[in-house]
Amino acid sequence: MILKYDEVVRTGIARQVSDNIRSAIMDGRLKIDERLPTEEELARSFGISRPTVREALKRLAAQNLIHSKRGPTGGNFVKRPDPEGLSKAITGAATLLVGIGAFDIEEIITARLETEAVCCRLSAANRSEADLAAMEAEIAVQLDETISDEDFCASDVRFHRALVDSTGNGPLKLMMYTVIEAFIPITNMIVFRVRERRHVASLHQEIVDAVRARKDAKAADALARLLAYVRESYSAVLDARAKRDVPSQASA
Amino acid sequence: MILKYDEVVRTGIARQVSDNIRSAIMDGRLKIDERLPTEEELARSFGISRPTVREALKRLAAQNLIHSKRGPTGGNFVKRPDPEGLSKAITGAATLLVGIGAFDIEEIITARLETEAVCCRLSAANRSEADLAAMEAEIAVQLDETISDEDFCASDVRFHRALVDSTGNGPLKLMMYTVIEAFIPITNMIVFRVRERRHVASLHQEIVDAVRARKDAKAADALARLLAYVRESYSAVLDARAKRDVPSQASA
DNA sequence: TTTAAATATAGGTTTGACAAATAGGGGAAT
DNA sequence: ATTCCCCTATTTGTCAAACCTATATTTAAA
Repeated sequence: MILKYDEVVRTGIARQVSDNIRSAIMDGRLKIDERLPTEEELARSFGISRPTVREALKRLAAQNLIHSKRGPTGGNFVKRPDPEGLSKAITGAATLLVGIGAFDIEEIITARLETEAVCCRLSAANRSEADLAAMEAEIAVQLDETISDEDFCASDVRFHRALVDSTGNGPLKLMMYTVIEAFIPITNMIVFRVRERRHVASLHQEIVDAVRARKDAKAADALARLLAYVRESYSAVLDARAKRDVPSQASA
Repeated sequence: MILKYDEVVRTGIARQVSDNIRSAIMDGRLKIDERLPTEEELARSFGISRPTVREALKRLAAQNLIHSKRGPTGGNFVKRPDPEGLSKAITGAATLLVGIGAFDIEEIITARLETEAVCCRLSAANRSEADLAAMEAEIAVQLDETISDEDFCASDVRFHRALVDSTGNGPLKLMMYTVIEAFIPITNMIVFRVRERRHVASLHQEIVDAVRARKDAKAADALARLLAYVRESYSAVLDARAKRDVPSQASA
């Protein structure tokens, strides 16, 4: 028997069961795509009721560790972990963190600058023609003055995603999802009003040109100017707010 | 009424309910620390049974969005999103990805080198005396030859964590947890046999010295040599394996 | 006034049942 | 004999009604 009941004492049976199964998955005792025992069997082998087993399984499903299927060939299966699903989860949580103001915009911009500069460097070394084309395509979108602000911001996010993808480094891409899905949107949300699209697009173009020419330093420099512009725009927003809300305290 | 039943059509009631509540939290319709209606009330207002409501709530609990408390003042409460919890989740998933071999060690080392170099740079600018002391303390542990390999690796992880913390950049710390909790352990797991502790500790010391002296370039250089050593050790492990397993195919 | 027991309220768990999806087999029509 | 359709078995999905357990509040006794 793969799963054992761990001498439970008091509370949180569902939690303990889910932890038990989770560690079985992590340890490799349960392999990918393997089918778990039926819920009834689990209930019997753990000595608990089926709804409790189901609560435990739901926890795992919420963490994208298993998925379920009905019918004779159905059951609960160990899910192949996918970076996509992980990035979705990260995105949601990081967005919440940003939403409650856990980070201030200054440190977000600094983090963006430093980590995206890394991407520029690696991109210059590893980018393919397809990567360059993807970035150029987004710049083309950004130069179209008829699109909405939302579309512009979405294209901005896709541009940076393409930049990250062009590094060809899986672990780095995983880390950068947080930046792309949470930090870029929040910076955009703040500065999109005062930002000039053409200027942003031209800085994007500089990055692509440098990456195409394998000039990592140039790309990093263009990125630095892009984020300096973002920082500047942010200050402009702050000033405007200060002037509007509390005219006597316009400096801070 | 805050929560509404969304004209469900077919399957996945629990899922729909959890999505419904989740978006209420994300939108801010449910604020932090606010108490949800009791499970019974939720069941009534959604027109479903309490076990189903509980499954939905378990999903949210698994995503660290709510927590529950028993008793008269108990209930299900919207949880304040914390970077710790998020990093735990990321770590677990990233560890799984590493475990199934989604990334190869080369790209992990590259990602570590680039991102930790960023930390060196920011650390040199922002480190406090307490940060330096924390790093020194770990080096002291690493110089104690009586400790086990596990303890040495754990101290190694804590050293790098201290380095990341010393940047004082919240968003960056969030991203770096993936490196610290998933990527460093996996690299350690592979190379710990052939690595010389004293050499590793002395490179750690070089990093601290450079950071103390506000020399970001020197710190980054020491880090680069540390990871070059890791890469070298990894090659040694590979060679040893090749020689042992398939003597005729020792190159790759 | 302090302390301890009773109570009310909420989540935690169980039992037992039925509904819904689905793969596979068996029977009827061609 | 082959093909198509329905039927059934299996497994997850949902429901209902209870009882258990933890805990804050209230009440009563010392």
